[in-house]
Amino acid sequence: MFPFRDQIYLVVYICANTYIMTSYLDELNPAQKSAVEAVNGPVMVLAGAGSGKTRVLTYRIAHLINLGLQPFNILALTFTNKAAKEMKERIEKIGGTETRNLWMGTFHSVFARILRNEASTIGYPSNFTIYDTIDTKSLLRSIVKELNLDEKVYKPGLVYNRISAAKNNLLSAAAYNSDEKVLAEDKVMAKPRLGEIYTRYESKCFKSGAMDFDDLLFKTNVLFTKSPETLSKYQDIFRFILVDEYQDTNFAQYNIIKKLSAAHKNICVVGDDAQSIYSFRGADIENILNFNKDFPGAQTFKLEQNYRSTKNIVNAANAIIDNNTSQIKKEVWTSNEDGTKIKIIKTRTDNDEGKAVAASILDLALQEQYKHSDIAILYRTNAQSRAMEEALRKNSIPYKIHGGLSFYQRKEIKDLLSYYRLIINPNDEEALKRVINYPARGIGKSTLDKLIISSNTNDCSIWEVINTHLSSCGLNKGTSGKIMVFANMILSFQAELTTKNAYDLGNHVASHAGILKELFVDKTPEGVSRYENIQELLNGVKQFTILEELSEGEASSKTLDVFMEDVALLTNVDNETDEDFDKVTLMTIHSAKGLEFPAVFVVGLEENLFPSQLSLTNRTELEEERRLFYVAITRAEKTLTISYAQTRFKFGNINYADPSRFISELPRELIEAPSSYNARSISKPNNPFLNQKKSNFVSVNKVTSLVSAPAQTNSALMKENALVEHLRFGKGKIISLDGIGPSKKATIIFDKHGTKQILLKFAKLKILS
DNA sequence: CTGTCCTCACTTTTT
DNA sequence: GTGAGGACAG
Repeated sequence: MFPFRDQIYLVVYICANTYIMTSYLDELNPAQKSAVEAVNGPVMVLAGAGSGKTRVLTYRIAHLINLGLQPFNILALTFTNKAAKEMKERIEKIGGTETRNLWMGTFHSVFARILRNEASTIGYPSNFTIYDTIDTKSLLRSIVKELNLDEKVYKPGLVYNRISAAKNNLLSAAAYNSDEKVLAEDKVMAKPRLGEIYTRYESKCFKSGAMDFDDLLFKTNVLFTKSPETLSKYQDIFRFILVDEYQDTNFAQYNIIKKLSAAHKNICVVGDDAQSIYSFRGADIENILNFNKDFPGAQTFKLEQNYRSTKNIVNAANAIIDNNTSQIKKEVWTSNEDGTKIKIIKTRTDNDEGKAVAASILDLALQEQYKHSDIAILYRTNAQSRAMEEALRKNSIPYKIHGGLSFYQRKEIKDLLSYYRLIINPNDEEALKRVINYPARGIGKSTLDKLIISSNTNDCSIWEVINTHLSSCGLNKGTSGKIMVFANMILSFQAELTTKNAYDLGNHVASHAGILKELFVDKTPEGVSRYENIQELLNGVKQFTILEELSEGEASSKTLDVFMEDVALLTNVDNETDEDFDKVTLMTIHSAKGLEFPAVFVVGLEENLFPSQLSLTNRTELEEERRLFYVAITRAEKTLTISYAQTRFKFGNINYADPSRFISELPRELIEAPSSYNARSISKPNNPFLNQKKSNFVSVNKVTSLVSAPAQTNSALMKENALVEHLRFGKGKIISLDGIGPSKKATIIFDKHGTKQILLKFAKLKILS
């Protein structure tokens, strides 16, 4: 029986929609259809790569709505914003279904929303700040300093991981410090004061009205544990719960899901244990392996037909994953054609690898008529993108990069956003520390230290110190005055939070705080780019303001605090524009999960890189790397190319590398005879088109090098006693040269600026004699 | 307090 | 090869 209250309405509704219902259900295969129609009770869908996992989720949601369920009674959780967005679009496509009121989003964004609604229950302000990784690490660093601990022992990243792991296992600071086992672990690691740091970190976050990423899950659990009424309220709202990528859930997420679904038990999880690649973030593959035990009476559906890839690719993927011992057996198969064999490219250096990939892309575009947007280059680490980018640029191949340093993590963006944060939540200590002296206004480090000491002794935020304890900080009159000017400026911004719309206030802050001027004056390329980034952010605020005005028509919803609500949860992917169509995609394999491309290049298949060096010590981590490789190759629809280099630059040094063990795990019969690529002499001379293209390719290279050469200093012409002119320091004489290659330095006596050491690689020196 | 130069750590992967 | 934090001089 359907658990809907209004049964009569439901029946009528079904009859009226018979046509629609049959039409969309007919688009599913038998396994998918049963997974969609099994509406009640716990359901697990084990979906092999490319087997229509998203299809099942979206059709299931559409189906629920067609059955008469209100969209706001459905909770659908994903891991990335991208997945959530795609799902929304696809549901709308199926039946023009109203999706606006669906509770659909990432774990973090949905729980942030709930936490804002219920913040007071756990003593937080509803406008709490969300600390990103940069804020968190910076706070941890200052705590380590305050405790007079060695920063080399208590590295922020390491401390962060430890605290993050604790929160993902629902261990509060208090619980951490009374857990003998955990404390013993810390002692063994020679870091016995981690618990103390955690305690301090927790209380500082609380005083600042801030939550980090992990808190969004952790505090949601606290909320539901502390207030059964709140839990029951949300249990009642979320009558149907769907979870994407269930194999990647951690303990905190698992607990929330379990609690929320306890009343109605309508929980549907979709996942593939073979694609579990987030254990470093606390994901526990046991969650999917134990679903049937955790949720009694669960039905399981297996989707094993792959619609995405050729037989060769599917078979290669199966062969790879077969090397793992812990997995749920599945028979992924496809009725697609065999397709071309997998290509393997071997090159001498990482730069050659980039060139080889670029050359192959030109081939693909020419022979197979692939569009650029059909092609993706996937790599293990973000650092690998550089060689690829360079080669693509030189060949005029348009590309877009996902990931790397997010737009919102750039210094200038964080600076401006910190002003916004401070306006909304002046207790936000990380924001305050960032901007109290930016642009420089004479409030330096020692002053800030005094404020921090006072905030510790008075057990309050720095903002409260400024407002109530400033006189007892031992500052001189001038400095106090400067602080008051700053505080009054923030107050004046605050006063306009409700009267101005987001764009007007945002713009006002940018110019009034002096940021725009500061960056405008800087005419270096970096400075110009920073200025442009600020303008872009302001454009974003403007768009938000206009959109909100159009859709809401009320003055309440377009203010800056609304804009700021989930900025911390946004990534680059979210501000992708239409200009990005028809470009080659570059991204890490992790961020490629859930995507598919006709042609895929997986690069950097070298031992110690992929599999990563850090994974080689134990079996489970190596298996995760292998699953990652599985994810990589199953992104490909038609052609798959794998490449590796014999040498690779790492930290400015050349490293030799062996081919990845994963290459030898690929069945021989699925691989094209291996070809090696030599950047100087290009093989395969038979195709006239290729020759033509390649001669272009070479000449393009030449042109670029001609263009770029004069901009750099010709270090061969640099000799002792030579007279030179520097862009900034003017004329001077070289008195000595040392170092080799990129680290070659010249000691120069300048007429007006004295003796300087100049790195030839960067200096723009003109030779006068 | 400010600006500049130097050192050093950074490389898994994301919200 | 880079960016951020620290040391140091003005």
